[in-house]
Amino acid sequence: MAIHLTLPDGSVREYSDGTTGLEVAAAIGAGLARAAVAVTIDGEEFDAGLPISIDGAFSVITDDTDEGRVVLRHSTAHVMAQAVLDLFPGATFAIGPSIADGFYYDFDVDRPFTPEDLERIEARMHEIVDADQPFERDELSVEEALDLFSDQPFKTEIIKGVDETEGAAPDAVSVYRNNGFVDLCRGPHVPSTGRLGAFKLMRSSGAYWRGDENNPQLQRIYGTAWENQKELTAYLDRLEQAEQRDHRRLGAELDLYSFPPVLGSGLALWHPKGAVLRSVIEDYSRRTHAASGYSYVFSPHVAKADLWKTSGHLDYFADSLFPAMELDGGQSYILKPMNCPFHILIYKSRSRSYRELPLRFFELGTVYRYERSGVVHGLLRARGFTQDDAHIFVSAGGVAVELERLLDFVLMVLRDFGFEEFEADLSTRDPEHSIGDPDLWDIAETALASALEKAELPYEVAEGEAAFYGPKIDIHVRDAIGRRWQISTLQLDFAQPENFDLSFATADNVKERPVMIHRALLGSIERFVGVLVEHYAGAFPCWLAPVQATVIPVADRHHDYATEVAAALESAGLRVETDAADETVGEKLRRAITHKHPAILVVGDDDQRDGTVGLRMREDAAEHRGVPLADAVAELTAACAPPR
RNA sequence: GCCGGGGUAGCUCAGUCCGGUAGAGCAACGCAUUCGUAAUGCGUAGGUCAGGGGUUCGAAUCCCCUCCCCGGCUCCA
Repeated sequence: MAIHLTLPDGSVREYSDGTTGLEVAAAIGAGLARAAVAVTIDGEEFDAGLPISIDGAFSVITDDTDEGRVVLRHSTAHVMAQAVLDLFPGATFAIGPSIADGFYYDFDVDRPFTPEDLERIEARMHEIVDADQPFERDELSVEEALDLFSDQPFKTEIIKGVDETEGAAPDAVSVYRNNGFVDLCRGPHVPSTGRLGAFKLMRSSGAYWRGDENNPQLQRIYGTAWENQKELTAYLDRLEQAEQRDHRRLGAELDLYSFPPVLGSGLALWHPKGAVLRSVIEDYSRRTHAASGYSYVFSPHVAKADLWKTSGHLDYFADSLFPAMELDGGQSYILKPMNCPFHILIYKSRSRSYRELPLRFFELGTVYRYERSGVVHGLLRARGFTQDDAHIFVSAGGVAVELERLLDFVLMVLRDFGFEEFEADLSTRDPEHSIGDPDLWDIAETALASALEKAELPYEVAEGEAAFYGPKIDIHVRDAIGRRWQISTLQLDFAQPENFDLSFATADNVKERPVMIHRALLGSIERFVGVLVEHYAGAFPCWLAPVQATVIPVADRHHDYATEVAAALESAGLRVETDAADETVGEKLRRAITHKHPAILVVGDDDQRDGTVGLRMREDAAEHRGVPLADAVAELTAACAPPR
């Protein structure tokens, strides 16, 4: 008997029945066999060591592909579980998947892991790898599996779950054994533990069983694993690079903002340079909104509890509210977690006509949310933050057009700030945590989906992730090192107009209920600045840079001329510093460079005599000597012009 | 909120395990230096060791509580 395998290049090869994937790979090439971690037949993944007895499209999964790394990481997670069960008698283990860049495994142990434990576990893992134990697959009936894992409650629960949820499924479960260790697993795995090795345990933490905080907390160990030492080192370097971009570190280094502990958790202070950056962003925001048909409004930071009762926040957002302030006369006031009720009250201040719609109220509104103590994180997750928030009141028939318009606007804004890759999430209704008519929800979700399709934005549906009052689109950007950040949010709301009994007069003079769209493009200004700092690693495009140019006099006798140069730049609208410190030129230059100023102008004797400057741009370390001052002003003004 | 790890000078960190009255580099300040593209030299000052309580003859160090930070979990802009 022979089997016929179609290789990715289209050629068909014949092998004897029972040939393993690894043998096929070896027959194609020794290098391929060395890199093979698993194979696919007709798109389905199998162990490389599995004897093949069917015809089909065959390909080898190599260790340097995404799929290959998943196999590698998953196998490494097994080895880690084996090491933990060796070293911690009585420990039970839950799940251990491959994740981006690595893997984790959850354990129930007597006490949490210490950093020293991780070292011991890692050492034991290396012993297992050195022993080169083969991974052996075995198929068991559910009863056999339950028996085998009778002392492992989490595995037992998983086996039972498999039986329940996968109706079509197997009356059998697969397990993998290496040495005495056996784990429930779908596979595939690498042929043997010797195939692993470039890994590192990163950290441990608590994690709830099945991600539910009502369940017991397990101890999770995170690790990273790669196909070779070089890739592992490169990954660790990337982590270090990311750390250099940390907005909290750069915020201190560039003197942008701070989080003094006496202020309180989740609250930021904006220093002068950070305030410049923020103002530039806010000015841009006001400008573009005005040009896009929005009206600017203001609202206070607190309001009576009754207002939040009507809006539903008191019922559905209670966990995120700061405690109410009880005022004289028994009135209770609440610090605003959102701006919407205020904009609604402005809408309601008089009767509205269809002629006014869509009505767009825009505010840089500062809101306060009592975030749980473990989640605050610099500017990215704060307890007080300012949204570029707007509420659009539109007729039901106008929603589709308005959404399309809005998506264009969002993408324009994000592109202006230097982002180029976008992905959207469409969050749908959570029946447990929502208000309003489910039929309206369906209509709203459809409207959002079709707007996304028209805008050709790639999106995924996030079931049950919507806000309590309506479905939403969240837009994510990719930053300079490929990380994904959620920035914009765009939410449809049929419920609030109902709650507040909003209406407008139609052309036929009948009352109709408007639809509301909540939207924030930059999201939170705080968060957006944090993301920008990390995206640009502090080296902002000139229009955003708090300091756009530094003037450096070579010696004291050039101070007057330096002041003249700075004045010329300032009168052209540029943000300039003059570094007149009693330091060497090298030191002053270094200071400007480490502070990532876009332009440096050095002025000495020649410049003073000729009315020139030595101009050095951040992107081009070479200096241009003897540039006439007027030319330098023109060049910098052009380089620092805002996008619109 | 939960699980770990932390908090020592403005910043980065040593000292904590094995209690005996606090140390470095950078920054700051002063003096000298006046210099052309990534750190000039010398000197000075600076800390209720996060806060509170306890143990002890004696606490940065051991114990408890609170606050704040970091990494996860959960949650989220």
